[in-house]
Amino acid sequence: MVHVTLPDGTVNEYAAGITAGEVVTDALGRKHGCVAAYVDGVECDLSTMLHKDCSVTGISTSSPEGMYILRHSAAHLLAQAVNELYPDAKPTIGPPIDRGFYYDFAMEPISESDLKPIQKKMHEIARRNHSVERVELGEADLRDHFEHNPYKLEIIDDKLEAGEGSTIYRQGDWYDLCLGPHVPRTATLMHVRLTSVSTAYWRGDQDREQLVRIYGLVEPTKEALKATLARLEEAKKRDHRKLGKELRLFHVDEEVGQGLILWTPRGAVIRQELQDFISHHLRRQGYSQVFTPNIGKLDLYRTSGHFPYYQDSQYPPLVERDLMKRLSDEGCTCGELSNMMSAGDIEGYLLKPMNCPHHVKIYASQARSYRDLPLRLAEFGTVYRWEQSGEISGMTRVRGFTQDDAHLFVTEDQIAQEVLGCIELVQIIFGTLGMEDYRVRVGLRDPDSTKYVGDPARWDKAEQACRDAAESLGVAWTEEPGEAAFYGPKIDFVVKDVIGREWQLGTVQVDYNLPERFDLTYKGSDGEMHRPVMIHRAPFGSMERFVGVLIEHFAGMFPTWLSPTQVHMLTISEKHAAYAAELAADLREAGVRVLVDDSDDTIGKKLRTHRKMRPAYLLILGESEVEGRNVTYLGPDREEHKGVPFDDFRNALLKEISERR
RNA sequence: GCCACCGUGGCUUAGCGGUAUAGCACCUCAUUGGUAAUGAGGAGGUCGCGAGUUCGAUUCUCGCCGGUGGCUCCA
Repeated sequence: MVHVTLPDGTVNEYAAGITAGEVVTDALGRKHGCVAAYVDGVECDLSTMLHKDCSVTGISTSSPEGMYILRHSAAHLLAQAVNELYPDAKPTIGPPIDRGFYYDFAMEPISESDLKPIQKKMHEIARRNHSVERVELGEADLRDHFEHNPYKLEIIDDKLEAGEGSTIYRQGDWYDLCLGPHVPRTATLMHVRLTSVSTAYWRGDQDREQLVRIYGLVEPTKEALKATLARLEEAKKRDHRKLGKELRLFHVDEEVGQGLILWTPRGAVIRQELQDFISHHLRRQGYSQVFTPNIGKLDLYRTSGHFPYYQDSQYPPLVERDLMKRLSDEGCTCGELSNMMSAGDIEGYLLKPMNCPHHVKIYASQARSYRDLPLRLAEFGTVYRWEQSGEISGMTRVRGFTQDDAHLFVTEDQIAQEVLGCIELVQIIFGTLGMEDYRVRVGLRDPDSTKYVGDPARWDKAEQACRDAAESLGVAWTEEPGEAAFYGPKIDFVVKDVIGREWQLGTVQVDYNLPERFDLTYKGSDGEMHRPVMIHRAPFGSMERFVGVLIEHFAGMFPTWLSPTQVHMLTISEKHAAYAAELAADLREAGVRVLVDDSDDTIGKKLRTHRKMRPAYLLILGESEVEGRNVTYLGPDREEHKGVPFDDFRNALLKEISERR
């Protein structure tokens, strides 16, 4: 007999050897929806037999853990299907992920159109309803099972070295190396959908084999799968690349260059509003505005360390025409030229990859005393980075972008307070825009690495300042050792886009390195020369990326103050055009962005057209409005308000805008 | 950068070895219309670029450019 403690605290007595599944069924009934169970807190198969007293809790697909198990099992189903259709394909790894599952195979490349038959095969295997059995094997036996699969053998080597269990899971005549747990039968996996095929490197190593990766979704029920697919469709509509085109917010032109954003008038409004908004807070916090050029001499970036260390991710340098010609006449090869540039034998200019060296030079342009500090230099500085071509995407990953950058030159003692001030800015931005779904990452140094510059004691202090600042936010944050820049710790703000990809937006970084490299000093109250510390910070991060994420956050429906055209006036007929023009002039005088449509389309047509542009307010002006000197409008919620006195509308609108709502 | 797929007027898109659909947008005319498409007419494309195969290429092949999904990278 065994005594089993259930989640509600009751203790039941069963015959020894009863399975966890049977206990769960006994406790919750036959339709318990559980895919596995915790036995004494450890995830186990439902088929696990219980031989001693323990606690048992079912794991259902309503929990993240349950979904992970379902997805993991679906990955196995996928691998079995692929193996039945492509006997030579070698399964490698196939884990569950937040959005479903994938499995990597060593096989001939396949295309999207090959997914259908694979999916069909998966359904077929699911319907066969194989039981999924856990089998423990000895080492030799284990190797025999995977003798034709070098990838699995490599995993086995690692596992045995790490002392991990050597189990396989078998369904029908197919089996896979796996720790489990898994769903008990393949019929549980009926509701799968393969979504895409892609590639990945074996073990994420660019120098190793390229594998075929197949992605899929799985849900416990048909309805859930339908809902998930619908949600994905919905998300696609928010994609900033799609909306950016529809709403005419930005344009990327093949002929201008990959990853170079052209801000069209409507998008430029949003960016300008955001910049004005943050500028207001910069003045309040005592920042000084500066302007610096888009290029700088190579030597500057040799001193800063950006060149040649980050040469691969920069646009190639600009070299003087005469010099190029002379070198060319001398038969200098590209390789030689590159080497000479790296060695410092050739002078040239670089499109700036960062704003800091320029700001450093402003600091160094005059003697500084402790009374000058903190010195806060701010600039919307455009920087250029040669991102890998396959990485470029919409506005979120680009080759030229404008940082709402600033560099704070501070004394050691001022770090904590200034970091706090930077954090406050980020908080104001996220608060104003209602962005709540972000995570905070505090990047600390890896204690085992030697790549970091600066005194460990100062690092400790700066890391503590970052932790304290993050703590002051009142939101969840994580420490990530090894994620610090080589020159100092940092705080990053990360948000997700509609397809679940994470993007770093705001950042605050403490830097001991650049002041050292440029030999920056200030005279202290003690009359001695001291080294300032720099803080790099960009609350938006990059204007391009931020606006890209913002488009998706608002699904194109911006709050009134950001709306590219805040008020669209639609006339019923041309008889009302003069009234519309009069109101438009009045609102424009007050700084409101107004668009008047007095074309001869019908009002139904105009509404249809203008709704699509998602302005904050749609005004309908006809006979009754002209007579009553009022307006009828659809507000941001698209509720209709009839016959509102114009002044009331105007005042409420201006208030809303000034309050940045 | 790597792999797969994709590239037809401003946008969405049909099609195919014989120089090409349709809708929206645009222009003109009529219509003066009250809440998600008024009607009629018109203009607009060297089918991403270059080469090859062919009597003939938008269609087939190769290269390049660009996009999408991933991987790798991200000071």
